[in-house]
Amino acid sequence: MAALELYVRQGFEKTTVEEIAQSVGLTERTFFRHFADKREVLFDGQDMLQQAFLDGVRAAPPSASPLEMVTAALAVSAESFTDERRPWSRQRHAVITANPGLLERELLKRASLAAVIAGALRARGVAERAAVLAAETGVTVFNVAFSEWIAEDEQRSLAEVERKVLEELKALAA
Amino acid sequence: MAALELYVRQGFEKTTVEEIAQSVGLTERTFFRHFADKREVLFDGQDMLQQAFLDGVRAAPPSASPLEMVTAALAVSAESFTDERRPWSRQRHAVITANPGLLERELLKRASLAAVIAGALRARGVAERAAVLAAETGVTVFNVAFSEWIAEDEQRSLAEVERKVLEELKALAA
DNA sequence: CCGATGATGTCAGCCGCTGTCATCAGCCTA
DNA sequence: TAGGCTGATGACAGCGGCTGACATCATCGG
Repeated sequence: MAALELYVRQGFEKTTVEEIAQSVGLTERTFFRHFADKREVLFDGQDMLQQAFLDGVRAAPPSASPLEMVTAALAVSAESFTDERRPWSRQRHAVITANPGLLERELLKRASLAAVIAGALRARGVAERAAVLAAETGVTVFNVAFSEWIAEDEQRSLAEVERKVLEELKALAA
Repeated sequence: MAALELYVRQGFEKTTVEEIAQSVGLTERTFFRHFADKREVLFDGQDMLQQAFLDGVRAAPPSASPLEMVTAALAVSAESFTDERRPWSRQRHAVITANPGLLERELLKRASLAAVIAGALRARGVAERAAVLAAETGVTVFNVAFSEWIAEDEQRSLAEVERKVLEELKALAA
């Protein structure tokens, strides 16, 4: 999206919606017909990510424990984070962490992701509280792994990092 | 705060900052000198909560594991959530969950709480990733426990609920 | 009694966001 | 092919959150 370039170049707050719209030959009003607000431009792929998690949960074997279902979901979702995508993810992440408003939006997306996962777990027979805890834990693992994955010197795939993080979390809880 | 009453009565979005200000005999401009924005009014006690968590971490015995330190922090912070405060917490929570913008702010507060806790853990010698995971897990436990605690028919104290939730989370990770 | 300091009021203005109505392109159908 | 339907865009007005700049006023130590 062209908006990201502007956010990178001159910062999120100093970029006007009119600027973004004009940079793609449209009107401010039209921008707001495509995106709910100025922040939402950066969160377009959210549905795809959510769907990947859902697919992962549904594809887990019937015998899987809640955490194993979440682990499967993590693995599936990690596939879309290819190596070529890493620089873009890094840039986007930098913009988001530089602005509290964008950070808020990201946290909301993650929370709704967790809620959706919890729903999928419940649909597979997991009890309410266990579903919420497992989903929330899964998102935490994803967050931590993602932060490491976009580091400049990181070589491992997201899936690999996720496995390490999950392992450490289990050790912590033991 | 008088703002909460207005938010409850007529909803957050339909309440104007000027209304809030006038309801306490002040000007809109003065409101913005006391609070960064319209949402911030509902998050005044945040520093106190954060401090309680910090005290808890620091008071944990030197031999404690990261998760034990966090457990200690949960216990200390739970003290301030007395039974008389429960109805107010419930009302506030209802307003927040009814509005995405307020929910975003709450999530940001929780994230910054987790970051602060992670910092305290690091200060006590916990490794970076373990500190983040333990802190994040602690906040998750707090969230889940808090949600249960404000339920209408709930009798247990927040500390009791927290213990149950933590126990279940450990079982999940096993 | 005076001057410094801090809290509040006033005013102007930017920008995010919305409702409303007009316009226009593509496309289906008689 | 004419006519009408639909969906996307533009144009405009307006609200409300938020900020900067300056004025006013109370309080309080000297």
